[in-house]
Amino acid sequence: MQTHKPRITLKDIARNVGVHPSTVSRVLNPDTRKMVTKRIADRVIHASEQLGYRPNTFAQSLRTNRSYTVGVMVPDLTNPAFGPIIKGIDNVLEQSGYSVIVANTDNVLEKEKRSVDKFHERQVDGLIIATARRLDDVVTTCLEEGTPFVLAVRSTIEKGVNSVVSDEIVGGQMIVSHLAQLGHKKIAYVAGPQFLSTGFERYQGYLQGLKNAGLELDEDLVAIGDAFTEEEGRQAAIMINANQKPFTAIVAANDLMALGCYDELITKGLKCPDDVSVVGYDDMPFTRHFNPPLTTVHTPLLDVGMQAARILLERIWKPEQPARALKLQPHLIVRGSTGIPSSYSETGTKVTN
Amino acid sequence: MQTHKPRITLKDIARNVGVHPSTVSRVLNPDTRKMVTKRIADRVIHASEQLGYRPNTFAQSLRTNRSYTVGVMVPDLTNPAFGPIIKGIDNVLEQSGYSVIVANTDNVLEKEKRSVDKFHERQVDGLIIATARRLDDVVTTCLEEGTPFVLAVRSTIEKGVNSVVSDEIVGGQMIVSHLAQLGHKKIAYVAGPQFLSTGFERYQGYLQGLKNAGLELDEDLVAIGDAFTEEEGRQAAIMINANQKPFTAIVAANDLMALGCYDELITKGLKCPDDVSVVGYDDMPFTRHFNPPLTTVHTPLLDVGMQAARILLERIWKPEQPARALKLQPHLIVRGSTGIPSSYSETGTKVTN
DNA sequence: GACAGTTGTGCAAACGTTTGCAGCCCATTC
DNA sequence: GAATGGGCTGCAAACGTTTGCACAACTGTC
Repeated sequence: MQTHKPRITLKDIARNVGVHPSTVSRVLNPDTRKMVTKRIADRVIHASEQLGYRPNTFAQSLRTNRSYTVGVMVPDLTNPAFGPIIKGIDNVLEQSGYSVIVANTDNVLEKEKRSVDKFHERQVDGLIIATARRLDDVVTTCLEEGTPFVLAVRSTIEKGVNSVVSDEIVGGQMIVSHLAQLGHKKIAYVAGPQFLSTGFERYQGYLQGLKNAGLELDEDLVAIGDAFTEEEGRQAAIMINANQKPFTAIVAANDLMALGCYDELITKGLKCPDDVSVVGYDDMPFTRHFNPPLTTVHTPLLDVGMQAARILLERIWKPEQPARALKLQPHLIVRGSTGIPSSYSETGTKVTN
Repeated sequence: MQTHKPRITLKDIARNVGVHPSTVSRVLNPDTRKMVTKRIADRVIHASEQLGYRPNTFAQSLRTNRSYTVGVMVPDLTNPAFGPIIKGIDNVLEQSGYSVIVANTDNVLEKEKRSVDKFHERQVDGLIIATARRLDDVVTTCLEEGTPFVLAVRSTIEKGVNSVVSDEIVGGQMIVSHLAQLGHKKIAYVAGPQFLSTGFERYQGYLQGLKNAGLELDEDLVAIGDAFTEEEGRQAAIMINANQKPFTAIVAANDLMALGCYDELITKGLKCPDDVSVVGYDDMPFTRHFNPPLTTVHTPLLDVGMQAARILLERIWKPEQPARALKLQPHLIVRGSTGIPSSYSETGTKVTN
């Protein structure tokens, strides 16, 4: 019963049709099909279909050194931001016959190294890295080894690497500008890890935004979290609260951290946005269903994935090309978590959103 | 510059140490290492490390017919439910040296077939399928071909296949029981696709739950959606509303559909849970942040992934074993979206529906 | 009708492993 | 001291492709 049907090989088809295996190979490979007579080609194709031929990719790859395989490294599959990215990647790669191997690194360096080793071992044709730190060993080794790769979402400080990111600085500015326009002057910031480009640049955007609005930075209103998580967001919010300085808005480095801020506001008995406005970043799925619906910056995650995949394919096909650093434009999505600052609303102007 | 460093092979090590490649192979393979003298083995290992040897997996796979690769098919990576599953899978598989190849099928049969073909071509050692319909061609062919595989989350009607699912029927019952206990008598149901085990069994659970509670089914309070999406949930809720029958609670087949119900309630000016209680299913990430926080059934998604991977490994190692159908126990998580029915809370019985 | 040129096919090597088999050497035993 | 045996290592084939090269056959030209 358990008899796996014996694999059909080129030889089998060749025998069946009465030609040499190499001829069969030529027929089955689109690039070389024209080399062989139509009549024979047809018979080969017919036979291959009838026998249910499936090329042995190992043999192919062994011979050609191309695996038609791409490695994707993400920090945390639980974070709903990465689903769309992988989906985007898969969409474009599978159309070109590539398969994607994913690795979840849990944000731990050790695992990243292991994964990238594994990828090399499997001779992936390229890598998409969504785990990069601003200074990243893994990335520099990839650069040295000459593996085609592109960074997604997170970039590094070194130049000359392919990357697809959202313009975080602009995003950060947009948020502050939005809040300033509403009349906020004391704007707190819950920063993400500064060793990640996203964490760092969003914070830079915030700083720049303050400057643009003619507001000055109060360091007591800034706290830095060690990870882009709800819990770290909550801790940061707690720290800011502990400084006892008044503020009317709080900008979080991503949506998860914003949720952490929500939690802290609730435990302090503060209403959002009536007492404090909150802004997130990423526009994860379902942010509009949060309580209140979260004002955030939309990062085109699916696009990031798709573009990263496209650039990777370009590099795989012609590796000599200079690196491309693509910056996608984010846009602000105003929802219910931001409003006119409480200092106004308490003067009688009752604002609800 | 662009010179990819030449790949180190067994031959290189052999030459370096002064032994035959086969000896090197034996040393580097844990199972056969004991065959060779310690002294030589040490020298081989040393040389291999120094030269930075990486086995060529294609050659290995070609020779041994094992790819140490597993294919995972999911319907929609955008759905945050699947992140944790894949993470669970990856976690256990990578520990055993397996890599996971993912394919996103967008719920379209055509793509599923293509993916599974691709997987076969790549000679994955096994498959984890999270896209199964109750009647599923793809699954039956896999069964015939003898590929080790296990279904995750969704099962089929046929027996004798490995699967890891949550006990949907029990889950469905728990929901109704919870609502009945609160005093609800008119409980609407927004069903998921009936060709999916999840959609079907949750509905069966609902029916059973009604029976248990001594309530009778009103078909006008049931609508079936074509997909587990927010939009389909909303449409179903609209249809139920259109029937003009009063109800005090609405059970959705998953969290996304529940969100669709939220939307419809809002447009009708109904408050949840004051006017209508809503229950979801799955306990996706962040459901507790919804407005109101969603009462739902927790499905242990990470566990599902991990167990599926474990069972798959078992089957890969000893394929003769009888199939295992693992049912994980769900549990109800009561949050803010369910409460005492409006007919009670408002003694004036101000029900609009 | 011989020659050059073109077109189509076969041959065989190579990709880097793994593994059954053969054989060598050394130690143990009588 | 010879025979037996066991422990190590080398040999070579095989896994299924791809591809440069050789060669056969055919086309067209003078």
